Amino acid sequence: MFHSAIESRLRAAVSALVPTADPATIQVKPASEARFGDFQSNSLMLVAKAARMNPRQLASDVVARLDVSELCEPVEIAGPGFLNFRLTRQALEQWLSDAACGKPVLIPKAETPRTVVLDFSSPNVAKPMHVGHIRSTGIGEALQRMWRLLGHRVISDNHIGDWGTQFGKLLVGWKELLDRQALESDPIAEMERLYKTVNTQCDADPARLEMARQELVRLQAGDPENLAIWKEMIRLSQVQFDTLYGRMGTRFDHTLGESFYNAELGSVVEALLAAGIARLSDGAVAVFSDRTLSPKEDPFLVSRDGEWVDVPALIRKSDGGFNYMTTDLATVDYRIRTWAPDEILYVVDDRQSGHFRGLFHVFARWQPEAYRKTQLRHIGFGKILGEDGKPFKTRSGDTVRLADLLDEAEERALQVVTEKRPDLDPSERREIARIVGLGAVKWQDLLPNRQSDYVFSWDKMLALQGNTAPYVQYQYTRAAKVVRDSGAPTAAQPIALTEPAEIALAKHLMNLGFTLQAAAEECRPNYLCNYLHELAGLYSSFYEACPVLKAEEPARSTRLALCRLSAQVLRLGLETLGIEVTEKM
RNA sequence: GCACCGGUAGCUCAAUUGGAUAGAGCUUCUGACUUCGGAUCAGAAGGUUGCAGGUUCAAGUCCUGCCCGGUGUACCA
Repeated sequence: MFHSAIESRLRAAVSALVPTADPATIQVKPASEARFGDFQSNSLMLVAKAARMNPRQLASDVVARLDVSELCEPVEIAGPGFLNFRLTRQALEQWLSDAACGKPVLIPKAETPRTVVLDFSSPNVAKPMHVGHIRSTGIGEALQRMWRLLGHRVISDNHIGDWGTQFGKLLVGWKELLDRQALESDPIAEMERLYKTVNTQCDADPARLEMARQELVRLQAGDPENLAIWKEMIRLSQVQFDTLYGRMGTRFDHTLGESFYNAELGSVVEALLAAGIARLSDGAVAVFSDRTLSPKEDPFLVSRDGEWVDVPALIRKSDGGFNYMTTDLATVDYRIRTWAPDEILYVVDDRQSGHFRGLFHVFARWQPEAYRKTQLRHIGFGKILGEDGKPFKTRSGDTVRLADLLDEAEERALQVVTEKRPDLDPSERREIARIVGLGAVKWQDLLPNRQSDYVFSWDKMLALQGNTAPYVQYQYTRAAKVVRDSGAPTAAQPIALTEPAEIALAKHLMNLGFTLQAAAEECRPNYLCNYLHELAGLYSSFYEACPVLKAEEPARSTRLALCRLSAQVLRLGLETLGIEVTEKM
């Protein structure tokens, strides 16, 4: 990796001259524009500022000590103190040659691998998975794959909603209103119907609500009948989860739902009470502000009528039940004790950012030592909107089920494939449609900055040109086809880059590692999407401008190496995003 | 009321978190082609980054104040 090689030498040169400089601030990254070379660093301006030096002077002193001559042309100092690095042709050709014959120069393995617990997807038992789960599941899966690719240890845990007040209502419904036949044919729909029916009754009738509460209490007390029904509901739900995760290509190392922590909840509350962190309030147990933060930053204070009033986190309700703050605290505690992770990441809707701020804050007070060792991060994301700018719904106003959405994506893709490739047989077309349809959905979801809302559009995501999965997948098939047709083995071949399109493609291929690191570090799969779309475009331009199989040597070998590597990186990149490729489309 | 997240080309979105002349795609217009699979490529047009100040070598990004939109605001998760 050139950028890290240059970076470490730059660090050495700077610290020799300015011992006080923080090495972490000295960074090299791909140049923002080709005319500035291939890599740039703006760090000297920061160092100079901190040390009250003249940045241009510092730059020329550093450059005098910096030997990168076997990699780069002479280093250029630009503007107020930018360093511009331009790779030599030989260095680039050597890299391409190494990469093309399979040397590990594409992806930098982490020097100090970290253990990361990844909490994502988290659907509820007895409810259908819906569009909302695409984001958490897709982003979570992409993160899982990116971190693993970089050599980190990832523990993915699906924290399903299998415990809680909804089961009181579900139990009432199950015992009184269950339609066995309906349960047989579509268990999720039937359980949803039960819940909705009883929920409506409870709104109108307090006696009904009390009945639901009684059933919940019995369940929590271990009543055999209620436990058996509860387990059956989980089993039926797990079938749904497995089917959908199978289609989405998602895997979890663990599925430790809320119920897993049930036995710990009481002691969590006791511990917080004993430590003086929680106290009784209106019959509930609550954690109040400790006034160590300014009111504006304090998650447990809110301003009403000009006064800061307490909004505590509840960890035990006045009826003795626990809520999700309690469960989440027990979960953090368990994960840290069990896996000793460096980080725990929660891939959850941005609307819960307040909850996580509170959670992390309470945990910090409860276990300050563990909190210092483990970074807790909420990886939030925005909503999916319909073309009217409102939350994405079906025409009748219901939430869109994930299964229906995936079906429709495949169906729409099939129409396109049938139109484009009538020559293929139906089963082949269906398989291509599956790969393209699911890829399109995932790409659309991963492409925007995860924090912003995005508008769901069938037409745009399945469009054949533009920043879409089909476009990138198609460029893969073209590259892979050339490699197949060449019949050439993966042996070392002479490399001689001459054409601008070849050079631009080679340089972009080189930046995969940097992009992956940035995407993983900031939990932004969209960096990888944009990188791949750019790569697909550069490949296509190259393919247009430079004949491969018809070319004379050494251009033929060079271009073949570029095709091979482009195919490899496109495939690897897409698969890292959880998107499959196909050889024909 | 308060807090959080947004406001960038006609449209949908980026901008590697303070870097150099704000980039893509769509749309529109112009061009290439009996192709190593055209689901292609080349080019053009499109901007006072919501408004007004401030910080510094440098601001879409940070600070202050406004204006819009969304979300959240103790016994649901």
